[in-house]
Formats: sequence, C-alpha cells, structure tokens
Amino acid sequence: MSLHRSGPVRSEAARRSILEATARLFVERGYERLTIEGIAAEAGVGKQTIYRWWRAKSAIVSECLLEGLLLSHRLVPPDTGDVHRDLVDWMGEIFRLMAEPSGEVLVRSLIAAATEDAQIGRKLRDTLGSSVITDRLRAGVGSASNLYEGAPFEEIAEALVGSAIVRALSREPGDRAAAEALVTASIGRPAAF
Amino acid sequence: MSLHRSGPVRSEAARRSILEATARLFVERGYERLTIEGIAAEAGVGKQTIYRWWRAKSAIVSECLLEGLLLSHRLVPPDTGDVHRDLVDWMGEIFRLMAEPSGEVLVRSLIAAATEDAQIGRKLRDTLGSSVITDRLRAGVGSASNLYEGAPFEEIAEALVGSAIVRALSREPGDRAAAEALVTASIGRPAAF
Amino acid sequence: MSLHRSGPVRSEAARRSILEATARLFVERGYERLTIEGIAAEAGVGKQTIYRWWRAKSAIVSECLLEGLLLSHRLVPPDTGDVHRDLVDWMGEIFRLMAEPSGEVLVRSLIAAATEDAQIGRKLRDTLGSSVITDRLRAGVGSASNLYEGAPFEEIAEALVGSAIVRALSREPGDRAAAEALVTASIGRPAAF
Amino acid sequence: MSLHRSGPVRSEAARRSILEATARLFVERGYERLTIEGIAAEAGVGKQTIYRWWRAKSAIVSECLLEGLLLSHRLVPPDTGDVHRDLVDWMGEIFRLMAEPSGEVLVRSLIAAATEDAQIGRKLRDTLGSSVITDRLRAGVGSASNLYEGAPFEEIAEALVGSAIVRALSREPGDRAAAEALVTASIGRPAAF
DNA sequence: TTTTAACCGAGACGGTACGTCTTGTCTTATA
DNA sequence: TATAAGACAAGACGTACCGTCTCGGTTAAAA
Repeated sequence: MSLHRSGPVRSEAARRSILEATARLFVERGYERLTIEGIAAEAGVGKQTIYRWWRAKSAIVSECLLEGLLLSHRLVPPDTGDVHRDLVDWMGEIFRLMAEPSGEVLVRSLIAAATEDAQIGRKLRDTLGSSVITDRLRAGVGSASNLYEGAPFEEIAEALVGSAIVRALSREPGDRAAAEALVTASIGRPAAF
Repeated sequence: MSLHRSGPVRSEAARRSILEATARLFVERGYERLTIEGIAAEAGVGKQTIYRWWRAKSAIVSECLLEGLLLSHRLVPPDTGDVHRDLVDWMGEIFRLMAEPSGEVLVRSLIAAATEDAQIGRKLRDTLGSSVITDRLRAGVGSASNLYEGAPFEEIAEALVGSAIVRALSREPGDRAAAEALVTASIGRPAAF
Repeated sequence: MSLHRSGPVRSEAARRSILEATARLFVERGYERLTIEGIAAEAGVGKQTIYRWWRAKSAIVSECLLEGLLLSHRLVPPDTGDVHRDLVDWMGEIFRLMAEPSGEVLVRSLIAAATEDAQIGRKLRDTLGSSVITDRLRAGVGSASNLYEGAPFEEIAEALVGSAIVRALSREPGDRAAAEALVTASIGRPAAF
Repeated sequence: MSLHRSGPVRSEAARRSILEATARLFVERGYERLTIEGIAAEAGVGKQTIYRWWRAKSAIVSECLLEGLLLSHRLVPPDTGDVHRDLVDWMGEIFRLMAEPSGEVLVRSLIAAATEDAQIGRKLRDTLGSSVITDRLRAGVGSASNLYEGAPFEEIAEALVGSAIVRALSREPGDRAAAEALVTASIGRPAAF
C-alpha cells in the first residue's frame, strides 16, 4: 500500500519547454501578443498541459521571471565602495537596457504582465531593486546627505525603481546624466571628502 | 472656391458618446476587459465609427484621459505653504484612491494602457505628477534638506509618481506613514524649526 | 503503433444541428439572407465549427440537399405506364411547388446557391430530373414520337428541368396546360391509338 | 403655374458612367462580388446618385442587360434556311461562350442576378432565346418532326434556353455534339429530303 | 434676376456579417 | 493518470458593405 497516487508524474520536460517557449515568445513579441496557443505550439505541448499547471499566462511569465529566464542577473549594482557612483552605474545600466528596442519591449511587457499579476509586480520591484539596493544603501550611511542612520532605505530603493518604470512608460529612457540626477534626487548629494 | 471639403463633418455627438462609454466601461471593467465592441454597443455607435477616428483602444483611453474623464482633478496637491505636509497629503490621497477596489483597478488599468501607448504614460506621469508638483517643489526651496536652489525637481517629482506606480503594481498601496516616508526619502527632512 | 490520430473526433451532434439549422433558415429566409452567423446562432454552435468543416455557406446547403433536408422526395414522377401523363403530372407538381411563395423562394434560392457551387447545380439537375426521368423515358420508347430507340434521353430530361428553371427565374411558374405543352415539346406527341 | 419642377435634370453622364462601371465590374468580378460602393468608386459617382435612381444592384444590372452592355448581340442565331443547323450553330455558340472562363462567370452571374430580379430572368430568357428563336421555329414548320403547324414553339425555345442554363449551373458546358443532341431532342429529327 | 429645389461628389453614420484568432473546457488515443 | 492533439462554444478582432443622411457646390426652371 502506497501513499503515492498512481499514474505518471508531472513532466519536467514539458514544464521547461513551456517556460522556455514563453520566455522566447515574450522577448520576441511582448506580453500582449503572447498567447497560450502560441506557447503550446512553440513548446510542442498540448494546451491542457498548460492549463493544468498555470492559471493564466501571467503566471507562466511570473515563473519565467522567478527562474531568471527573463531578466538577466547583470542588473545587480556593482560594489566599489562608492554608493553614489554604484547606483548611478546601475541606473545607467537599466536605462541602457531600456534604450535598446528589445529591452524596451521587455521592460514594458513586464510592466504589462505586472498589471495582471501582483506577484510579477513584486518580483519586478525586487529584481530591479529592493533588497540588494537596500543593503547597499544601508552600507552607505554617511556617504550622502540622505543616507543617515534610520533613513527610509526601502522607500529610496522604491523611488529609484519607480523612476525607471515611469521612464519606461513614457518612453523617455534617459541617459547617464538622468541617472546621475535621479540618484542625487534620491540619496542627496555625496558627502564632501 | 472653398477651403472646406464637402461631405458630412465628424459627429461630435458620436465622439462624446464614445469617450463617455469608454470611461464608464474602463472604470467598471478595467483596461483588459474593455473591448471595442463593448464600447460601440454602450455608445450606440457603429464599430467603424470608432476605427475611423482611433487606431486602437489605447488611443481612446488616452483621449479620455486628456479630456479629464478618467482621473478627477482632485489629485492636485493642496497648498498650505508647508511643502512637506502638502506632498504627504497628496501622496496619502493617491494611496487612499488606490486602496479602494475601483481606484486600484483604475490605476492599474491606466498603467496597462500606458504600456501600449506612450502618450498615456506621459499623461499619467504629468497628471499624477510633474508640472504641478515641480512648481510646488521649486516654491519650497529651503524648506527641506533636498530642496536647494537647482535641485533636480523634475526627478524628485518623477520618483514620487514612480513610487506610487510601483505600489500599484505590487498591490501594497501604502498608508499615511508610507506617504510620509516616501516624501521624506524624496525631499529629505524638513528644515529644523 | 496506431493508424489513428489522437484527439477528439468530429461531433456528429454539431454536424446535424448545423445542417438542420441551415435547412430551417434556408426555407424561411432564402439563400441570400442566410448567414453563417445566423446558422451558428440557430444551431447553438461556434462559427469556427462551421468554418472548420465547410468552406462556404454554399457547401452547407449542398450537404443539406444531399441529405434530403431541402427537397422532399415527393418530386419523383409517378409510374402509371403512361409516360406522357406521368411527366405532365410530375412537371405539374413542380409548377405547383413553385406557385407557393415558400416553394418559389426555395427553388430560386437553390438556383442562387447553384451559381456559387457546381455541385449544387448538378444535384439540382439530378434531384429534379436526370436519372429517374431518364429511366422513365427509356421505358417509354415507342409511346411518343420522340421516344425512339437511341433518342437523346439525357437531353430531354435536361430540357424539362431547364424549362422549370427558366420559369422559376422569370417568375412565370406555369400550370397544367404549360406542363402539357412542355412535355409535348420535349417528347413529341403521344403515339396514335 | 407649371407642371415642371425646378432644378437640374438627371445627369446622363452619371447614368452612363454607372452602367459602364457596372458592366466592367460585373464581367470582371461576377455578380456576388459586385458592390454598390465599388460601382460608385469605379464610376466616380456618389453612392446617393446610385440609390436615387436604382432600387438595388440587380436593377442596375438589369438596365445594363437592356442596354446591351452585357450580352453581345452575336447570340442571335444565323439564318441559312436550315433551321436544324442554325439552331445547332446557335447553341454551339452559347456553349462556346460558356466554355471560356469569363463567359462562364458572366452567364452564371446573370443567373445569380436573375434569382433576385424577375426582370433579369425574363430578359435572360428573351435575350438568349424566345422571340427570335420562336420566329425561326415557326418559319421551319415541316423541316423537322416536331415542327408541325401549331407546335409549342414557345416551349421549345424555353427548353433550349433552359438546357443551356442547366449546363451553366452544373458546369458542364457541352460541345457541338451536345448542341446537336439538344436540338434534336427539342425539335425532333430533320425531315428526310 | 433672383430664388429655390433637386442634382451632384463626397463621405460619415448606425448597422450586419464576414472570416480569423484566441480563450478555456472537453474528449480521445497513447504512453 | 499525464500527455499531445485538437474539436468545441464563445466571443472579440478589424474589414467590407449596406442603405441613410448630411454636407458644400452646381444648375436650371419658376417667380
């Protein structure tokens, strides 16, 4: 007598195939023009296999994001010890991504997906920002006028991510100077040496 | 000899009817479940009349926004002379809107619409933020640590709007304390008395 | 290893429902005002189910005709042994059908359908005429001046059906006397007694 | 006091232009794909000008037919004195027309138009057949077994036209042999010399 | 000569139907 | 019992025409 139900178990191959197909089509066509049927065809999978395991296309995208299939992890800020410079480099990198057509579609599509699925919204906020940035900010206390003990680190991180999103939505991606200005607006001017 | 082409002229009645129907359905159902057919039916108008004048549903929503049919103008910050308090009140108002189910759908839907139409993105940024806020910030120079002469006012305003959008996407609308923290993160601490 | 493809099989219920709905609407409204959408609605079926199996509305009508859903089988000539009288009775019956408004619409609509689909044309010719009539003509050799051994039986049958169609198109259905004249024109005068 | 109304009179230029455009499009695309909008555009005319003078597209086609813009008058049987041969030549000519793709579309389209407009049906019957043929038949009394004094000349002509129409509908246009057989079926065998 | 009514072209309007696409569910045969 | 395949009811898409109505401009008979 067994505690296991009978029959085959979820196919990992199908799952991977679906996630990879989704990532491919998402990047290629954007979220709006991504369809369940298209994913099924691209993945060589029956539609039911998708519906069995995910409640909506946003959930598949969410899982892609979780698996790192959509946003590369190069979006982590560098750590040179100079917080202001690191953040400017990091925002600059984000703006550079958004300046390429494919990156622009990707980010915009992620925002679209986020409007349907809070988890994507949170993941987007966290991936682009939050925890990593918060730690860096905390470590930089004293190095800029707004980075004092007990400063609203979370909110500062949020404001930076938010700025990037607003730029994505208004299609004005910004450049290094904009990154500079935004970071200065967020953490204040660097402390004099 | 005339500068006018002959033939009937665009029906203002149909235009208004379409915009009003769109606003009604948008608030009621959100952007995703808003359909051209639904708008046509609600407005008592042929579909072709819509396609003749707008290239996509996002364009209709954009025009609604422009005509003030979607975001009430109560989202303008008060002016008590105390910039910090005014901004906190204003962000608090936005968070209050986003805490109601209908307001949450509205804002999220506007973001979804913005992912398809840059003009909506810009209008959203400007309506929620930019010019009005920028002016207020400029007037408040000296009243908070980040509001010095030549500070990046635009970027500060952008960061505030961006924060609200991030909150909308992650479904963590925030309360008065969050508003307080965000404003403090953006414009720094109020000047000492 | 199997010769069968997987997946569900064509729904016979849907097929019947579509054909019956088509027959009903065809008789009621005529071919021109018969629409795919109307058929789908009447049959309680999705439009795609129709388009999956038929290339045009004429093909559905054709299949209705094949299944005997449109022309009752009372249009078979009687067999009393007297070919001339039998043919007159049969043409009279056709004219009687065409004299009723609903029959008139039916026949005219079948002709309209035939202009779009050769198969309907052939079926119409055969159902109204050909094989059955040809046999009867062949059996009547010697009983009329044109019914000799090796006479063009096919062409005679065709001429009779053609006459009926011309009458339908010119809305002059004819009566028993016309039937008499036509039959006489086709097979010649009855043999003298 | 006058019986004449004021204002300009019907534009003959517009009328001709419409009829010619109709004839051109009818031949080119067939009756089904002929549209009022297409005619208006082709004729360089407002739609209202069409609707002012004709109740339906079938009426325009009918008028084209009347003006000889659709069926050339070469479809008149020759007159060599030998009725049987003349009729065979004439039917052969009709079959030859129907064997060309454009002629096939034309005839089939005329039948389609006739299903909507009795006048077209009658005109078709008369143009292809009736009066001219009837006269010829009457003149041929004695030259074939069915052409006796008081024979159903009208019905014979009708049967010939009907045969051609049946052939058009079943897309089996026939050749000279078929013409021979049909004529023989209709008027009987030529009298022995 | 002025008026005036009907003509003309253009084309916007409220509609209907088209044929296609996608959704989410259901069914079948296979593994 | 999970899978690939795919039929199904539903319904939105964007397009094509329908027949009506509304413009500004033109024309010819009536006043």
